[in-house]
Amino acid sequence: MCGRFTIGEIKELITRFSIDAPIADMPRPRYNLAPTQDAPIVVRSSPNRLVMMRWGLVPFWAKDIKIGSRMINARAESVAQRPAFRVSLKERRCLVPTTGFYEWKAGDGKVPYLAKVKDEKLFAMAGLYDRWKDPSGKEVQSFTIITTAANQLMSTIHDRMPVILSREDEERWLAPGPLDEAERERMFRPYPSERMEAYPVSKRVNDISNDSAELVRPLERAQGAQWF
DNA sequence: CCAGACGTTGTT
DNA sequence: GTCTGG
DNA sequence: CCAGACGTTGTT
DNA sequence: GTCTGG
Repeated sequence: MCGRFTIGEIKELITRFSIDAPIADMPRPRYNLAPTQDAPIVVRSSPNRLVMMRWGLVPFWAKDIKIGSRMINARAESVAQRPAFRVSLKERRCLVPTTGFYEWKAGDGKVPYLAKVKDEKLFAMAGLYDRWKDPSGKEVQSFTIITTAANQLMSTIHDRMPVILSREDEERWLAPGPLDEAERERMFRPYPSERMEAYPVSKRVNDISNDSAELVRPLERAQGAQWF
């Protein structure tokens, strides 16, 4: 699955994802971004726009924003059927730009591993978003990350991982209008194992500051952590 | 018909 | 809003 | 996802 | 054990 991630390389975000509209407030890097926090999200808006959204999709019909904390991921296998995601899958797809995501390896405690795409500082996870109005009428935009089966590398850590889109699929994913099932199945396949890397970064994820890149590097081999 | 859920993961 | 369960 | 709380009343 | 907040 995907329960936390990092977003650095903020300057490169704009060119990497062809952001067109001027950015009033450039996002700051986050190295330990958790559910309910705001993340920079790429949506299609002739061509692309960067919007800060809350992690955890709050469906437009929700009565309480709290429902979002249970909607941080959507299974690729069932997303088309789920009432909370169906409409967004057809009409409100987005990219979740990231420099790496965490997965926890069960065993001797739970060790957070940081997974990345080799040779790509920034990559995109497949996301859905929605707009919701709180009781005072204030609009909240929120998103979820689609998950799929783990590839060979990631399955040594956990059995699920986020859907990572190839560069070619990024524009297709953002294009308006529904995608047919064959197209979705192709895009939802686990990203190739050989193009990824993963390493443990800390004993406890909350020891990693959201604001500092300092701790987002591998633990030493001597600590007995597994390397790839 | 109304009422209540609407989600994923891991663990047992 | 829409589906499911009762 | 993890970390941390998990409760009510009355008084200041 | 389970919920809430981040």
